[in-house]
Amino acid sequence: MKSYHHGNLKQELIDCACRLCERDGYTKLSIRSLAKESGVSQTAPYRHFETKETLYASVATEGFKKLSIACHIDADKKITKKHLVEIGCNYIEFGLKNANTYDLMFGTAVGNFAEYPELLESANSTYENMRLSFSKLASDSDEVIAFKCITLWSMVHGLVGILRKVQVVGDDFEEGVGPISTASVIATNLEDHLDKVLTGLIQN
Amino acid sequence: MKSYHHGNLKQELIDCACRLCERDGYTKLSIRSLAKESGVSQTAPYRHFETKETLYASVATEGFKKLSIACHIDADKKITKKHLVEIGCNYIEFGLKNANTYDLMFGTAVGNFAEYPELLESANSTYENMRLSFSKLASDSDEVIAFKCITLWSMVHGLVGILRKVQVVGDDFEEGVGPISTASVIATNLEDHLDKVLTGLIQN
DNA sequence: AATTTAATGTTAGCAGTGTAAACATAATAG
DNA sequence: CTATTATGTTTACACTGCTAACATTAAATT
Repeated sequence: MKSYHHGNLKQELIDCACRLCERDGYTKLSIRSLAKESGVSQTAPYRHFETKETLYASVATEGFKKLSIACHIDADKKITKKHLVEIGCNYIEFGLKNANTYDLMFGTAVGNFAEYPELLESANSTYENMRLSFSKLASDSDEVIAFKCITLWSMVHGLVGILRKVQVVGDDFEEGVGPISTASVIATNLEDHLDKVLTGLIQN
Repeated sequence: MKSYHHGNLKQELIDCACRLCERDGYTKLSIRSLAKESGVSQTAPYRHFETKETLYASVATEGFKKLSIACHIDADKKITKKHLVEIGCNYIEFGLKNANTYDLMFGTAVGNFAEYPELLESANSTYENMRLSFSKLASDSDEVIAFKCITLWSMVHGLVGILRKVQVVGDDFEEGVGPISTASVIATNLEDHLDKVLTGLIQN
């Protein structure tokens, strides 16, 4: 005999949404199916999420938390370029392995992060973590550190996008010339690649 | 007095879809509203587009054609790094100015390009154009050229994504340290930025 | 030129969606 | 103990992608 009140519906909906979003992509997720999955009426979720975008925001928030963890490296002392390469690799790995969630985090499904304080905070703290790692690398000014941070971020973000996209573009090119074979070379030598690309940005 | 047959419906639907997708984002586009806009019955578009994804593919195809044009530089002789910076800048400018269309081109709305020959071709020729520009830069092997090409592409693609996203992330950081102020510095000095980042990749 | 066929349009309808309104129940605060 | 608030349900609306059955016209075949 189950009670009228669920007890833990909000968290269960978020967990379930995270799972389904990652499995099928967020576009396939419906509030109704989500409700059914939790054995609750079609409109019950609206007691916890004003709109579908609010639910998306929760899933994206979880995503940024996981990304933060994936990109975290513990190094109290000075860190080296190698550490940054590691961060970059972890970032890319996360983006490729959690592609659907990544879409929700960086796409336009959630329009304005400022409307969702938790999302804003988790996204900002992901950035802040990366920035701190950079600040330990060299004695740059804050501005330079932030600059390098955004640059690394855009590099790995771009690689996630292109590596994914290229798998979907047919490769009717000569051997070694097309995007797919090239991308797969990069993908299988991510560390080397990031190291090379970061060189223009960093010294040691 | 209008005739039973429209005469030019397919092209009109594509044009209209391109306009609406760019204006409101592709998620806001419905086949029904599109039909109404063209003064035709709700299901008429299905005579020209099997599914909504097929329509998306057409819009994306137009997008790649425009991107190709935007990134085209005419230089028969050897081109320099400056030219590549120019290509990159044009690419980024296109991505930022046609953000919604760009989403359609690089997002997951169209799953498998191979199902849409025209889309595949327009996407591949965008790549091929860029690759040709690189091949004029230096006497690298085809593999190295393709590698540099994918690398530039991922850089500019990443910048488009991050520059856009950052505008949406609130900036509760100290002056000059947060992502927004940093990104805006990069955005307003795109040429310098690309030049610097490309240096690790290219000599002259 | 007449007739068949294919292309392109319409109408009606299904199953699914986000979400609002009105109501029911249970947990909590006074 | 009672009033309020949080959380659930039912019903309903307007919208969506898409299918099936039918209508009209253009193009191909004889």
